[in-house]
Amino acid sequence: MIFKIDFKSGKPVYLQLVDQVRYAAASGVLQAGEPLPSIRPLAEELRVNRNTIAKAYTELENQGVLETRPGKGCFLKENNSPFTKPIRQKLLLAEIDEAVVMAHHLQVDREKFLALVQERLDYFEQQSGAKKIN
Amino acid sequence: MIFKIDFKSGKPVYLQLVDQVRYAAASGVLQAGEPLPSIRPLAEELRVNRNTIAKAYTELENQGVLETRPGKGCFLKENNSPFTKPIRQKLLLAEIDEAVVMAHHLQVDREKFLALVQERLDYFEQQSGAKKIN
DNA sequence: TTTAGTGTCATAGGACTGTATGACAGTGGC
DNA sequence: GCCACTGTCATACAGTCCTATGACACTAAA
Repeated sequence: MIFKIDFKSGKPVYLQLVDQVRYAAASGVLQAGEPLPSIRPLAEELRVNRNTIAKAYTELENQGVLETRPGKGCFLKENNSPFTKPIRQKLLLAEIDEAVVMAHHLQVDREKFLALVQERLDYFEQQSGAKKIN
Repeated sequence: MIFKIDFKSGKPVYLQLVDQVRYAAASGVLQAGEPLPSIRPLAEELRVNRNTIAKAYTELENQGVLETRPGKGCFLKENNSPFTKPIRQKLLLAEIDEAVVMAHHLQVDREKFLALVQERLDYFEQQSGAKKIN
């Protein structure tokens, strides 16, 4: 299974799962339309309550990452955000600012920082089969 | 006062303060060695319990952003992180990945994303008096 | 219709978080 | 020493969060 829970991390289980699904979707490990593991078997495999998985999936649905078809299961959606363009832009800028502020505190200079960003972009593109992020 | 609390945001007051101090330090609004507002007056001004401010300052001290001299006050430290270099690198990469994953979900392409990053770097450098992030 | 699979909802309990209060300890000027 | 200022700690309490349980509803195949 592609998902791994770290019970010692202190981070809530359902959030770990949310991040991993988003990450897998962004890197192309999971493709649009693909079904996600169904709740009960995944819960059993990860040794976690089924409602914990359900909560993660609900959160992902709210974020527009997946859609659930009643009685059938959960499926990765085509990329589109439920938010309006200005809100999306604001969210992304906040995320970027966090990274920039952290770079400052960690004493990483501009060139090194940009290099790291490009490296990660490359990594994700490579993972998703030489496809550009779009 | 440079700090503003949004009580409707849902974000804990002490975390709002932590972010604002980090942001102010990164952008040069606050300079190393400068004293931060002392706890009680700031608490009064922001209409917040004094221990809420104290908690924010404690957190900032743990992050290596400020240091407190008993009986005197809290002062912005020279930039240095309490973490080792590999840990710092890992933290920063996680932060960058979050932004990259979000860009993917928000359907922002590579060039646009890099442009946004540069824009924010420029912004912070400009704020801190044309000084490079280091 | 029955059965086995899917996700959903209401509810509950234990742990944790955020904030508040009061008492305490260090510093420096009077 | 006293006083006014600094930050700190122990404690308390309400609210929230995370996880867990049981009952429910939808879908598809036998």
